[in-house]
Amino acid sequence: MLLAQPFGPSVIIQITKACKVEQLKQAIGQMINTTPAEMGEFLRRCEPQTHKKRANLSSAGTVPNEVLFIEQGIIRVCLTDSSGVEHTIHFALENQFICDYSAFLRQEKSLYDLETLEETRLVVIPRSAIEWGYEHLAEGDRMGRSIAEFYFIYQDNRIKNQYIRTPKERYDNITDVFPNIHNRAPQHMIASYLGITSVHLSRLKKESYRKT
Amino acid sequence: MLLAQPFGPSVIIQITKACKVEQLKQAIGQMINTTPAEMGEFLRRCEPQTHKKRANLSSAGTVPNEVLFIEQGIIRVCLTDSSGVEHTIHFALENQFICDYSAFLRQEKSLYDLETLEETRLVVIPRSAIEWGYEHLAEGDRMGRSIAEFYFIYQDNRIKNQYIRTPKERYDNITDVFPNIHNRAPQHMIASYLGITSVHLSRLKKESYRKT
DNA sequence: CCGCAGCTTTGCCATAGATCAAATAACGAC
DNA sequence: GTCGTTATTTGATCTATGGCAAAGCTGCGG
Repeated sequence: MLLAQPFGPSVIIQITKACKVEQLKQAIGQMINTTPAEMGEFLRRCEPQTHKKRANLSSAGTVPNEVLFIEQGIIRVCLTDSSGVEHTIHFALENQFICDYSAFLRQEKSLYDLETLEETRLVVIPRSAIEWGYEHLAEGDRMGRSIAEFYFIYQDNRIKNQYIRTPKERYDNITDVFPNIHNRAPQHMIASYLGITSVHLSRLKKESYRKT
Repeated sequence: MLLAQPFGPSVIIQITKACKVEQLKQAIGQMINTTPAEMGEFLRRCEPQTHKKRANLSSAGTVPNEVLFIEQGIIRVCLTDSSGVEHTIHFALENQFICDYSAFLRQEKSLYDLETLEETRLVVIPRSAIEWGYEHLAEGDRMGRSIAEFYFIYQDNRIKNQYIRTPKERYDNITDVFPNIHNRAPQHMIASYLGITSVHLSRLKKESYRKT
């Protein structure tokens, strides 16, 4: 139906490209108002990619120069401590943006590794596209603000939970934040996210069904 | 020296007002470019206040409709759990913005209490001023983005530390984030911020100087 | 300067969670 | 399907931290 409109050839090309990143387009459309030209120009600077399961997308020690938008799949963010233990810090799901945003903003080396847990279709948004957006999209900064605010709220919630909930309570409510995570991530990663060992989580679960 | 410029009477009034909130003005000036008119209009919508030590600035259960900017003093943010225990979630220092920003954005009831630990001079920035800023400051959204990004980085850092550092290590480095906090907040609040009891912190400190 | 209220320290014991090790169980590559 | 790898469960300790209680400290209001 998009093609029903009287566009010239160059616009057609843009649309073809945009269709590949339909979900990102919608996500942006929900945050801000753009003209079709703006949207096309922005999306043209992004690149859709598909990665297989357990693929490494970004490694600690490198400066992140792109933000990823997940169309289908799941990515885990993980941090390795000085003893070599990996801590799963975050899971990123469909229609979410992900990267070490802190390092991205500061243009410093990331401490995080990003890795797919399933075959994942995503859109790479390079720093240049983001900078272009801030300069040329009428509401570019507003979009950046929305995204930063969204993740601020998420983090605030995490921090709150850390103070007032036990690991067990956090486990029981994890699907509020990561729906269906139990079928998409192995237990030891979930345990790690919760800040406990997989051994301990196993015991917590056991206690739980013993009581019921 | 500001007054040396050839301003008319109405501008003088704005400047007089602005002088009361000189620090906020500078903070904004460091984030974005504004015309003097914009800046004056914005600051005119803000109100400087002074509160004495241990004053309650905002209570859990109310919808926050203002952001505070601290010119001089210190505020602690605290969260009361279902057993009535108070957890100190955050300290806000000079030249920082503070409020339950998550609740502010969502326009929901806050879970946090805000209270001064010293006599505190601050500027109240009402929601209406912020909305005005997003509509009328050329770089309003950019400022909002900067602020959200700044606190995102702060939170990211906290979360990281929670995974890879022990409470003791976090204690030893707390002045990185809150310089001079040892002279400004009682130990039990610091312990609470770190997620341990004041009793335990006392023992950690003891161990520490026993080893040296 | 006194006295009380709120901190901080200390001691003793309880508990949550970690670590190590071994036994199963589930999963993926061929 | 089989085999090797990787997860999960279970058991036996060990450690960090919490809870309670009492004993010093400290600082502020009269």
